[in-house]
Amino acid sequence: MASGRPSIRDIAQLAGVSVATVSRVINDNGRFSEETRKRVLKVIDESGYVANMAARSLRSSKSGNIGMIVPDISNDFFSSVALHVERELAGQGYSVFVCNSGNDAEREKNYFRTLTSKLVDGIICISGLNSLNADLLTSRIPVVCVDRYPDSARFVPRVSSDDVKASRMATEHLIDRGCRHILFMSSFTVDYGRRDREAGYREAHAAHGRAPKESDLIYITGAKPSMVEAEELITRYLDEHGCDFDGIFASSDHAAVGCLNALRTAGIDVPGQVRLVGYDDSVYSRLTSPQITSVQRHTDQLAARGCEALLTLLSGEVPPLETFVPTELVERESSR
Amino acid sequence: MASGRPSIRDIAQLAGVSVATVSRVINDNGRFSEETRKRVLKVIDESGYVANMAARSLRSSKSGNIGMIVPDISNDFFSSVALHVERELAGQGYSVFVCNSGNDAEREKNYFRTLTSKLVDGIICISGLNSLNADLLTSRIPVVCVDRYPDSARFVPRVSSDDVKASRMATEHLIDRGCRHILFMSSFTVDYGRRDREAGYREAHAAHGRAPKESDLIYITGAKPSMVEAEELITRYLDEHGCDFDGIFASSDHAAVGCLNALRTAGIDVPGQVRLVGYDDSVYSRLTSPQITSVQRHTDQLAARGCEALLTLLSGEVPPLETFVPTELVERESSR
DNA sequence: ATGAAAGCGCTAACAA
DNA sequence: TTGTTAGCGCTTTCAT
Repeated sequence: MASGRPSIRDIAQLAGVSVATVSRVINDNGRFSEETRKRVLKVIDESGYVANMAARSLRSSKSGNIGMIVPDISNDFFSSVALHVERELAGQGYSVFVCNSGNDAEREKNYFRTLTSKLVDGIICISGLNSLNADLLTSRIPVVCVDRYPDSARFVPRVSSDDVKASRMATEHLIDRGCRHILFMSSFTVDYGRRDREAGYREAHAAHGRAPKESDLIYITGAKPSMVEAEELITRYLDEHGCDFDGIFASSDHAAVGCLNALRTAGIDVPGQVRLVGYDDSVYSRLTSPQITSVQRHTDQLAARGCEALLTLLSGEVPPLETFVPTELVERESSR
Repeated sequence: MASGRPSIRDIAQLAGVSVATVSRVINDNGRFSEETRKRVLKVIDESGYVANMAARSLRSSKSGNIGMIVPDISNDFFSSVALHVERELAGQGYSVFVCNSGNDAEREKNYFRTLTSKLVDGIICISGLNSLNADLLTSRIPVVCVDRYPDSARFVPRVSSDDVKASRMATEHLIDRGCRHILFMSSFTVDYGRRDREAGYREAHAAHGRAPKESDLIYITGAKPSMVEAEELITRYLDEHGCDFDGIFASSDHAAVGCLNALRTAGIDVPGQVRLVGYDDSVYSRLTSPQITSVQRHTDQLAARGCEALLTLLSGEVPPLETFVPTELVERESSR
């Protein structure tokens, strides 16, 4: 212990045993007498010894670290998933790296390199980028996709909401409430082309013998925050078509709030003239007035199932390729 | 490269040089011919070699990792700081561990152990726990406190808003608006006893020759989410005193929203009868109606200054002990 | 300009 | 039950 932290050798010396014995005690691995155990543990405690994970990793090729890639940790939904992922994983002795990809392929690629270099045992990835695919193939690290996943990565275990079903339910809720003309406000851009939510919206229409017009589907470009853009898009729609609709299904709460703002500005009553449903059941949906009906996706369960799948992978077993976490529609004022 | 990833030895072999030379090229450290450099880099590129950080850490006692301790990453304010911290640090080649302490001393202590074990080069800590002190002392890891810090850790570099000043400004804003009787709704519990925001509230009163009554200061216990508790506390106050006040300074937006809900339920108009100011300028303050006047604290700058201080520390220099990030009052409908 | 070799702290195989 | 030792991949003297 010349300087810095004590090493396993210092402990061995102080306890009058070999380093191997100390290692065995620490890892509760192999045989040793009760007396030895006590003595070693005592020395460890007194000296404030903490194992050097770099050395351990080097030896065992396991770091006890997990990488978590999210588009933006400051986003309500992702940070909530992150909280639960970290909780879950910390409970299993893992530490979690956060990586903000910003939906940028280049950065995502870099994170994969860095995480590989740091020997992470696994990666939990929230990404819809198809470019992710290449990274996944080259890295041999166990990866689980949560929430969204690239179309091209069909072989990666994934945990998500059943967005098609949830969106269909949300749309049917509006139909049940008497809506005759329902707009779809998409909130996704980039590669995330699966459009499950749009599919659900279409399914609901089909099931009721309806067919949405092209102009009923409104797409955000991603140039601005979706709340802002949704507001602009609805305002523009109103300019062009007038208020010829009586329902909006927005595929995110951000977008829903934008819609609400546009409607309020236009003097259109919600839910009186137009009923509105959002997605994610975030704080957003509870703070506005009227409060917004929204699809609760249970971030805690998404996280729990995601970690479960990853841990299964880490144990060498094979988790289900696809896991769905149930959703529920939380009815609030905006669709009364 | 028997199995798994290629090591520096494999690269050396393939390039027909020694491992030392490869190391020199990788780290651009020491002398080597241009031709050698090209050859090595070519092999590295073709083989997909990524350095093993465990080995590098073991040798150099540097991990390129930073720990970030926050009470709860799903909280709007913390996740926003975290986003910017990670951005900043990733730009400098560091990876960031997130650690959710939940304001729990025991968990915080464990995180310090784990992070020590994982050789993090530094820690950014958002914690008001006085127990933090002991951990700080035993770990020799450079630490910077952001936003809040324990009273006892006066020797740790810290970056925060000037909460006293900001709170004084917020309170004076209410006074300027004509408020005669202003309540203070605290939103802090646990060890975080500095009560800077309360101090600012008191200062403003003193500067105007006023003296708040004891019953004007309302404290949250932390038993429930502060939004809920604030609502209950204001409701109780109204039961006991009636609406004898015309202003509230809430030391967080969460609490402010709770206040707003209580007032709405009681049929009290904001800002007509009561003016309200919150703190943090979070999404909360923008979504409610009326929108809430709030103190913007610039999470990006808090993060930037925090990282700056930590990097200074890592370079062996001494950062200022205390750094203040400017705040500004964002005026909205609730205090018109 | 380059190579040989020691050693960072730890685990695990092998000995005793 | 315990000790000895090789070696994980890398950086860094010290030679050459």
